[in-house]
Amino acid sequence: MSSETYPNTWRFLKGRVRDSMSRNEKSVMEDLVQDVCQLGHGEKILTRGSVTQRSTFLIEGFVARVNERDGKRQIISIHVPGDFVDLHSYALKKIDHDLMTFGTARVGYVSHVNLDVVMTREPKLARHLWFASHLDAAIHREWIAKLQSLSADGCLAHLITEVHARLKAVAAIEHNSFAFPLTQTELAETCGTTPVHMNRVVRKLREQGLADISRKKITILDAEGLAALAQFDMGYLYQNLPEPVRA
Amino acid sequence: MSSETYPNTWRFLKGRVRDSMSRNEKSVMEDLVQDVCQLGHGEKILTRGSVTQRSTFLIEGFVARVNERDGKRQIISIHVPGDFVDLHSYALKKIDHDLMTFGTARVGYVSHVNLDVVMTREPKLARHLWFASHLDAAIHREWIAKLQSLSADGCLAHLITEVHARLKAVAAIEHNSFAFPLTQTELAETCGTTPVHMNRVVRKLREQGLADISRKKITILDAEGLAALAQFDMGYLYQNLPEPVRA
DNA sequence: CGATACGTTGATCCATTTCAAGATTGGTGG
DNA sequence: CCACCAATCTTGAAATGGATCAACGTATCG
Repeated sequence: MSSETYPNTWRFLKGRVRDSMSRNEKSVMEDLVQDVCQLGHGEKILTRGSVTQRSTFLIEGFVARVNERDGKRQIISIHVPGDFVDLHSYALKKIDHDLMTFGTARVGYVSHVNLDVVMTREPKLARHLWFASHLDAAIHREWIAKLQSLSADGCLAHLITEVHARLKAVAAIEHNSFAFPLTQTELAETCGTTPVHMNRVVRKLREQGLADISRKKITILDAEGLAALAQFDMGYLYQNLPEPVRA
Repeated sequence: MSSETYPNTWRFLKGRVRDSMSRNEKSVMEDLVQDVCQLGHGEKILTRGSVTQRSTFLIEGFVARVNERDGKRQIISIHVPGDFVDLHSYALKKIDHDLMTFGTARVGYVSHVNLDVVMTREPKLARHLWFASHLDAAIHREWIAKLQSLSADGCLAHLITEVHARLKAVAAIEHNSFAFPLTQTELAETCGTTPVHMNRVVRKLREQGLADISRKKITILDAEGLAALAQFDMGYLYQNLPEPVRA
């Protein structure tokens, strides 16, 4: 699980799969990730409707799923290092949204042909990948619940708290401060509000001593207060499970 | 694919998997669904946090994923016949929300042990199941986009249009009218608004000649108008793909 | 040093919430 | 079959969060 042995996938292994994978499965996983490359800020990895023969694995940085229709842009979900960003393109082929980097990012690609091999020869690893896509859906569901029930400040608090928790789980963060290269306008596009209102919400969180967002960096000032505002209950991230092991 | 040969799973086969499954795979699928039973309205199938050794397959009726925390209830997603309602519990084990029936429903159960067997011996079928859970996530994403960008009437229009499209895809509907056993309060819980406001939105749709919701039955009066209000683009349902076939 | 993206602020308007009350419906027992 | 109850639906009025429009301040970078 060290970053030397598994330079590309160690965060995935750490964040999700823990210790239940064999050494062999871990190295199969590491070998799946190919064509590693460095991307700049705001680069589009895929666009809506495009057909692809490989899935994108995020090694470092942030990638978001973005909807762009008739001029308006929405950010549907945000990915942290160690995430498969579009694993669903394996089964779905077409992709239903754009994929773009926020800040510089390092990604690798997993060819669908190789995933076929995993499906037939490595059922346990396949199940771990399935776990990852189910976790993705669970994160979507939680976000639906928050968009339904919370106002903009609660949504922003949730976003901050969730990203922080996910970064921590993959050891991509140490303290209560982390780089997060979204502008206020993009935060608004994530929370389903307007840039103007998001500006006020950001200020409110700062004034209340909960969190400070400035220069594309988030500093958590009061984690408990934030979690309370977001009604955050991290069960849906499935991080403390002993791990989905089957006999 | 007939309802005689595959009495439990034919809607699943029709709606999602089409013709790319072998006769053998189809009957393996049919045999997976066991302990079929009829449930009454408002029955809870599972509750948040419970650990389960089997997943629920919806044969007839509606089941929703429901969040109930400190008195407030939210409806996260709605399932139609032919859906796996909690396939994610296979990989995740614990479930992050409640599952309850709306109206009477017939469900069957798929044991996780048997899914293990599918994973090892039927990789193609496993891939089809994975497809189903990815589709689920795509539906979540679309709902996120709608909650972010549309007001309550647009959300309701989307809900109606999506459910209609999904029911049509599994041949559970013929005309522009279908039973949908949610009260206005429950529609509000789905769209993230209040019962009072939902009442006004329902009336508005009726007055505009778009749709009529009464006595737990939805009649679509102007499908195009509804779709326009919802900015509906059914690509995310992946219904017209030739099918995810791999060489 | 000017261009351009980003952040900030004020004023007004509208969708939605909230509180409160009344009408309708469906189901149940007498 | 009617009376009654509980759930559901409906309506009004007042309060509010957020959208919108418009302007101005402030980084940042070639």
